Amino acid sequence: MPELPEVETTARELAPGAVGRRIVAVERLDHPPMVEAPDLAGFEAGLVGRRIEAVSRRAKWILVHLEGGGTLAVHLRMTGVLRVTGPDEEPDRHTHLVLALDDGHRISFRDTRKFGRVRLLDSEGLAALDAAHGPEPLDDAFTSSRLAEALHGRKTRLKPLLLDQAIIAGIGNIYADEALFEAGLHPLRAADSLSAPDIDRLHAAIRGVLSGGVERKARYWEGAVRAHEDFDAFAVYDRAGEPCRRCGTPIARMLVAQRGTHYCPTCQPG
DNA sequence: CATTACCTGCAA
DNA sequence: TTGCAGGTAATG
Repeated sequence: MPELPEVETTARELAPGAVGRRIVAVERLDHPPMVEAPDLAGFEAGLVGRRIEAVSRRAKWILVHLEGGGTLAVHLRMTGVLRVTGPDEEPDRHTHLVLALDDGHRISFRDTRKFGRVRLLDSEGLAALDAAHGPEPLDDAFTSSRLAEALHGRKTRLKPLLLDQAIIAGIGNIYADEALFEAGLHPLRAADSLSAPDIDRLHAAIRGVLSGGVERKARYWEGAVRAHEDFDAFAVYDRAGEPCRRCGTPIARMLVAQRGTHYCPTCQPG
């Protein structure tokens, strides 16, 4: 489920209960592919006894930084949930990793579809993860000219380009549709066909929809269940057939790169 | 570039 | 029962 705003929110909500705590045991450790470790004993040994120094986010990865340099990296993919759980909350059958903390709470990773991934990275691995991703769209370094560089000479269509984590980090299917709507750009427009004003609008739209998502604390979901309070904030996503907020034209849906894509045929001309 | 695969659960 | 789901990697 999660895109940048949800992953950011997950990291922020994890931090208060995790930072400063020491991992005292690994209580559940499901096998690969969810936990990507060549050596599960080594994975466990890298966690137990370590104090958690910080929690951060890079792209759609949650990074739990451990004393001594290791980093537990968690990707939620579609249905993953990572949170601090209480002593009385027993893990269910979809919970794949449980870390006991020194205050009796736990860090629990739950994922019904088992697409999520957990890795323990050394500093080299962390650098490689960082290098594999494009700029953080909410950082000051992500400027309109930086976006222009990313688009330059690319024949690919806008929607798949926005979903490519190596180009820009953190955008997923919902926020790609929302950003293209805000920018008034058709999802199939060739990336290298945008004018300078088009690029400026797309840049502002990407930052606007993502920062709006973070502020809204996209936490109206729990587990794999969608909650409609959060979805009401979206202008086009999952609104096929509903009138466009701006012009009233019915929102259209099409498949682009096998992903459901929602747009306004009037506000986002081809 | 497109298709398939990975999994489970939910709504039509 | 079918199709779809906020992600990504592995295939032709």
